[in-house]
Amino acid sequence: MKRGTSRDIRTANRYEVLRQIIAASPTSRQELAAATGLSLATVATLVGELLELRMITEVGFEDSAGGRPRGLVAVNASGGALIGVDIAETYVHVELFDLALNVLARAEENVRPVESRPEQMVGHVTAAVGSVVAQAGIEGARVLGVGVSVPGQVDRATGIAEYAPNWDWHDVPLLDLLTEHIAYPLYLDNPLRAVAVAELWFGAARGRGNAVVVNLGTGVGAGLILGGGLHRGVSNSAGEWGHTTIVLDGRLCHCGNHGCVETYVGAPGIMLNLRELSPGSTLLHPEDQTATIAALAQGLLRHDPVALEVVRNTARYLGAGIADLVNLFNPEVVVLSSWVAAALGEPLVAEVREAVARHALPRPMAATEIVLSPIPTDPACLGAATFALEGALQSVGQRNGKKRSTPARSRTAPPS
Amino acid sequence: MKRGTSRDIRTANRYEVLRQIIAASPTSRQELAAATGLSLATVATLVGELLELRMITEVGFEDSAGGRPRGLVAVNASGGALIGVDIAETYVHVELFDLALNVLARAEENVRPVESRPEQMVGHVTAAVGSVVAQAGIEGARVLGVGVSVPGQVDRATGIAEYAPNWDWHDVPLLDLLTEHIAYPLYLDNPLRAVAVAELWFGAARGRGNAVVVNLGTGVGAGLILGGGLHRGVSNSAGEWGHTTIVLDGRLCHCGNHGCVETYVGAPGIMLNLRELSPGSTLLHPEDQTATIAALAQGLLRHDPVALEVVRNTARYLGAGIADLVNLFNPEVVVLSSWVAAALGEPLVAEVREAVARHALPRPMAATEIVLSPIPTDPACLGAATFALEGALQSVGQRNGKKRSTPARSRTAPPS
DNA sequence: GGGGTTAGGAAAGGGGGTTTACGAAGTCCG
DNA sequence: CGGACTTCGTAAACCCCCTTTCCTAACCCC
Repeated sequence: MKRGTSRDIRTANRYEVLRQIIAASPTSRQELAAATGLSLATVATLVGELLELRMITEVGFEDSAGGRPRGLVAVNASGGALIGVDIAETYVHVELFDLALNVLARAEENVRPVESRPEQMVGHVTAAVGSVVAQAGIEGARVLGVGVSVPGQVDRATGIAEYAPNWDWHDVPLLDLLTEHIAYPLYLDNPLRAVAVAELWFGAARGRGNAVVVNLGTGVGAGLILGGGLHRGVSNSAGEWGHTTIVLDGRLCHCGNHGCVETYVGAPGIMLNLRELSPGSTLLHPEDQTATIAALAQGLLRHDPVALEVVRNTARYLGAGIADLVNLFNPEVVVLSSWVAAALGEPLVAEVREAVARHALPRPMAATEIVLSPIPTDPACLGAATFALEGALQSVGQRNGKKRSTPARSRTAPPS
Repeated sequence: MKRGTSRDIRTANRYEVLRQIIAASPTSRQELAAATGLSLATVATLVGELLELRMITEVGFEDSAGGRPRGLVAVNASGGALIGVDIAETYVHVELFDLALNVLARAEENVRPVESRPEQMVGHVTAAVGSVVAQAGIEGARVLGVGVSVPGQVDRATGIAEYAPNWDWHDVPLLDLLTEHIAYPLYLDNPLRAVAVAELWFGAARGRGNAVVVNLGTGVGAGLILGGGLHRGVSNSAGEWGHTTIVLDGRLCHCGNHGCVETYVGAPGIMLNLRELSPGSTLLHPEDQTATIAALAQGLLRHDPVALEVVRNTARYLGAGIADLVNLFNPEVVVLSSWVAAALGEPLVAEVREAVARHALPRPMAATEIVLSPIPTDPACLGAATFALEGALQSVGQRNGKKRSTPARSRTAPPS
C-alpha cells in the first residue's frame, strides 16, 4: 500500500499554485493564497521556488487599497517548452507549448494502416518532435520534457506499452525505443488519462477534487479525478469505461463483448446510430468518421431532424452511461471532452444533461454539473504535455542535499 | 477543494497500526513496522498512544533470535465498547462489540411496515441500544461510540438522512433525534459505506489501497476504497451502483428506471430470475426473500440444477456489472459482501469470476482478485461500529495542549 | 515627512516521519 | 558465572511541511 508522505503535500501544493498562476496569469501572492487556501507564507515559498526555476517571472505591481502594492507574477512563457505527442490509430499529432501552454508549433504525421510496427511509429514521433522543435526555434536545453500519449495499457514505471489494440502491440518497450532518438525527458501514458489531466489543470475540472472526464472520440473512456488527483488504479488502467456493458447482448464490440458503451457513443457507434435511423442519409460518409461527425454537427446547426434525432439517440445511451458514473462517483463535474464532444457541442451536452437527469439519482445529480470541455485544442496533446510539466515540477522535489561540501564523510569508524 | 494536512498522515497511520493489531492480535512492534512499512520509531510512538488510550495492552514477550525479547501488544478487549446499529427496512439490528470487534451482545427489533415514522425508528434504536448495553453489563462511560447505518443518502456533517427510499423520508434530522435519547457519540452513514469500511478494516480489503466492495443484499451497491480510504464523493453518495443500467429498457426498478443491476442481482431480482427460469420451483418462497435465498443455497449444496442455473444466470448479470467496475477502477480486489453473497457463497463467486473474466479487459482483470467477504457477522453492524472506532481514534488527534502535568501515569509495570 | 495601511519576508512553532545512538534485556559460550 | 554478542525499544537529532507572528518595505494620504 502506497504511503503518503509530507512531500506529496508539497508537490500537490506546488501543482495547485502553478495551475492557478497559469489560469489567471498576472496574479498576486495574495490572490493565490486566497484561491488555494494556503497561507501566505507557503504561497510565497512556492512562488519563490517557481521563480528560481524560471517557470514564472515577476511582471510588475498592482495597486493595493492604500498600502504597499502587490507584486504580480506571471508564467514565464519563454522559460521552457513542453511537447505533447498524441499517437492515434491514423496519425501522430505533436504540439510544442510554451509554459503558458500556448501552442508554438504543430506537426502531424499521417500513419498508414500498414505502418503499424513500433519502429515505424517511433520514426513518425521522432520526425514530428524534431519538426516542432525546429519550427519553434527552441534550443534543445529549453525543452523540459515530452509527454507521449499512446492508446491502450501503459506501464509508466517501465515505459512499456503493454497492449495497444489498434496495432496488436504486446509489451512494446516504447519508452526505450523513443529514448534512443529523443534526448528530452519522456513521459508515457494513455490518452484517457492525458485528457483527464489536461482537464484537471486547464479545463473544467480545475480546482475540483472529484471529476469525471468523459472522453468521446473514436474510442471512449472516462478519466477519473478523485481526491484532487488522477486515479490510476493498481496497474494504471483505471478509466476503461468504453467497454462497460450498457446493452446486454447488444452490438458486438471489437473487444469481443456485446453492448459496450463505445459501440453506441464512440464515433463509429454514432455512425451506426445514424445508419440505423436513416440508412440513406446524406450525412453519412461510410468510411469517414470525421466527415460524418462533422456533417452531423453541420446538421445540428440547421436543425436537421435526422441529425437531431441521431444526437438525441446517442445522448440517450451516453446519458444512461454517465448517470451510472454520477451515481457511482458522485463527482462535482462531468466533463465531455475530445473531438466528438467538441464537434457536437452544446446540443449534445444539453441532450445528455436531460438523459442523465432521467437516469441518475436525485442527490448525486444535484451535486453534479455536466459541461463541455473548454479546451480548444487537441486535449490529448495538451494532457501529454501536462505530464511533462508535472514531471518537471516533480523533480524539483528531489532535494539533492544542498549541503555542497559533503563534509567529514570520514567519520566512519568501521566496526566489526 | 479539501486540503490534505500532515495530520491526516498521522491519522491514517494510526488506523493502519490499529487495524494490524486487531488483525494479528498478539503482535510485536517489529511485526507492525514490517507490516505497515513505517519506521520502528513511528510505530513505537503510535503504539504508545494506543496504550495510553488503553485501547491496547502489553501482554507479554516473545523470544527473539538471541536478543532482547519482543514486547507483545494486543487489543485491550475490555478497553471500551463499540455499538453498531444496522437500520433496515424490516428490522433494526444492534450489536455491541469489544475493541477486538467480538460481538458481546446483540439485539434485534422487528419493524412492521406501518412503523415507518422516524420517531418510531428512533424508539427501536434506543431500545435496542439500551438492551445491548444492559446485556453486556458495560458501564456507559466505556461505550466509545455508536455507529448507525441507515439506508439512503446521509449527510454526515449535519446528521440528516436526506433521503431514505424505503420509508419516503426526506431530510430527517436523524442524528438530532437520536442524540436526544442516546448519550454516546454518534456516527451516521449508510450501509454501503459501512460494509466497505468493515471490509477495509477487518475483511478482504485490509491493506489494499484500491478495492471495490460489492454489497449484495436486498439492495445492491459498491463501496469504493480508493487510495487507502473510503471514497465518499462530493456529497457523500458515492457507491450507488445498484441503479447502474445493465439492460437498457430492462426490468422496471423502484427507482423509476429500467434495467438496473439491482433488479437482476438483488435478492428480489434473484427471486425473479428463479421465477422466470422455473415458475413453479419449490425453491421459491414468493413473499420471503430470505427463505428463497436460503433455499437456493441449500439447492446449491445438493447440486440442484435449477439452483445452479439461477446462480449461473445471476452471476452472468453480476459478472457483467463487476467487470465494468474492474475496468473502471482497476482495483486490487473485489469483495462480495452482505447476506446474499454470504448465503450463496463460493458457488456464486466461482461463477462470477468466470463471468467477469469473460467481460473485463485482460490487464485490469489480471490485477484483480474476486473474493467472498471473510466477515462472518452482519457487516453493516460491524462497519457502523467501525465508524465509531474511527471516530474515537480521530479525536485523539485533537491535541489540545498536552501541557498537562500528568506525568508518571501510575508507573504500572506490565504484568509479566 | 510622519502616520496609516498593506505586502512580503524571516523566524519561531507545531506536526509528522526517519535515522542514529544508546540503554535494556535477553542468549551464548568460555 | 560473567563477558560477548544480539536484538529490542526509546530518546534525541534531523529533515520536511505548513502556519503564525513579528518586522520591515513600500506606498498613500494628510
